[in-house]
Amino acid sequence: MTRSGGQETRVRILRTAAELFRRQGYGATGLNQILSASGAPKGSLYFHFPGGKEQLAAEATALAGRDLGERMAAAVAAADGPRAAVTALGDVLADGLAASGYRDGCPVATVALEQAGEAGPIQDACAATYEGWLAGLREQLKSWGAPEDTAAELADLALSSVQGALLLAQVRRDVGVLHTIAGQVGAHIEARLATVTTGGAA
Amino acid sequence: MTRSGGQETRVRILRTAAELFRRQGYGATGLNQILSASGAPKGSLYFHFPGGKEQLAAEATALAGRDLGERMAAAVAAADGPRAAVTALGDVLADGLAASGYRDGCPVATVALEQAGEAGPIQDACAATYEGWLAGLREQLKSWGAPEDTAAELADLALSSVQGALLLAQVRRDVGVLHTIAGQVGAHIEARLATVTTGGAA
DNA sequence: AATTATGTAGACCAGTCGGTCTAGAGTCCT
DNA sequence: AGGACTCTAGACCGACTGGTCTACATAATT
Repeated sequence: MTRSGGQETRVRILRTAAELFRRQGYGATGLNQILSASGAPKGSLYFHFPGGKEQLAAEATALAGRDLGERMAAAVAAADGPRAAVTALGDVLADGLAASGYRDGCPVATVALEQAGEAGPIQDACAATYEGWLAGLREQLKSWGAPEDTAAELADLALSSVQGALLLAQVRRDVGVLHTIAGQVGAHIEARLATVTTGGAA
Repeated sequence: MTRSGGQETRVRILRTAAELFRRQGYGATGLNQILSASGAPKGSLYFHFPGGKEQLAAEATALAGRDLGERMAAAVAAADGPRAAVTALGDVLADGLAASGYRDGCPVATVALEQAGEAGPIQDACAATYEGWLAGLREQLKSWGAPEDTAAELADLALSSVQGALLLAQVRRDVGVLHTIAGQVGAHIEARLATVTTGGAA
């Protein structure tokens, strides 16, 4: 490739930044660390991200969120029902966590918590990422017969519980929780879905 | 009081630090900010916490965790069953979150995620805090008839789901999730406990 | 060939970081 | 009274922070 050398650098910076932000958070990660880890000079960073650290974090978080979101969506889509779906969700997260030596948890949570107080592009990117994940889950649940508002409740439940279990697994350095929680929540969702699709409330 | 003026300063620093770490994380919170917010000079900080920022964060996180833990334990103990207990748990967190303008989420999670990669006193304090909360939950569940390992599973489920919902609520700036998740998980736990105490599996 | 856009490269800046150090105020013991 | 101990007070340090700026290489356009 002759042209587009620049975009490669841009993406390399983005991926490096995403990894570091995910592992250390926004405040604890310095621009110089990102630069030396990605091999890019400072000039390139500010050429590609004139908005500085904030823009970089917002884009990096969004990118990492999209990546993981796709992997989760694929795992869920391949499942034959809610129970298998939630279990698969837990597996994706557990595998990534264990494979990274318990360093790679949720690519959004660390930054999201730090930024929860402030308003700004980073917070927006975090909120949008979660919303995207939830939208995917809701669609799946609806395809399995869940009505609109039930799907929303159950998607929230699935994401919340798996997200919390991921946090606990990371702190404990043991992925066990992720599997047991996913199993329980999957069973609960399947049971509730069965009720709704056969007999059904309002 | 004539003496013990020193311990007051120590605690004031600790509480200020806990609040800032909780809202901004470890890396993003500077010693100078803690100092100016608490009104203490730097000399006092290093007299009371010779281990520096790390020791301060470990103690502050432990203290804040103990405080919230006590409030959660009281709410759970006042409940007449698992369902009411988990709902009360969600209420405690939702109230604190909303009352602080969505700034005060979990006093442990923000720091825990930043430090998940490293080993050290901070990580230890976070792990110990969660473990303490879980121990309390397990005892309650056992008092309602749950066998040892079921209690452990259900305590993990309750904490994980509520913790995840808290994160989601904070990002969304809406405590709704906390209530719906707590309701669903409480119902699930109550149902499973009823099964175990009457008929029972292995 | 000259010009313009795209990007790389890193020196440089003021400000802040966590941490150390010395000076001294206040209190207690002897 | 005098010394010891506890704790406050903040000046000071080197290292590092995010951010700006100029110089330059390369490649497409004219």
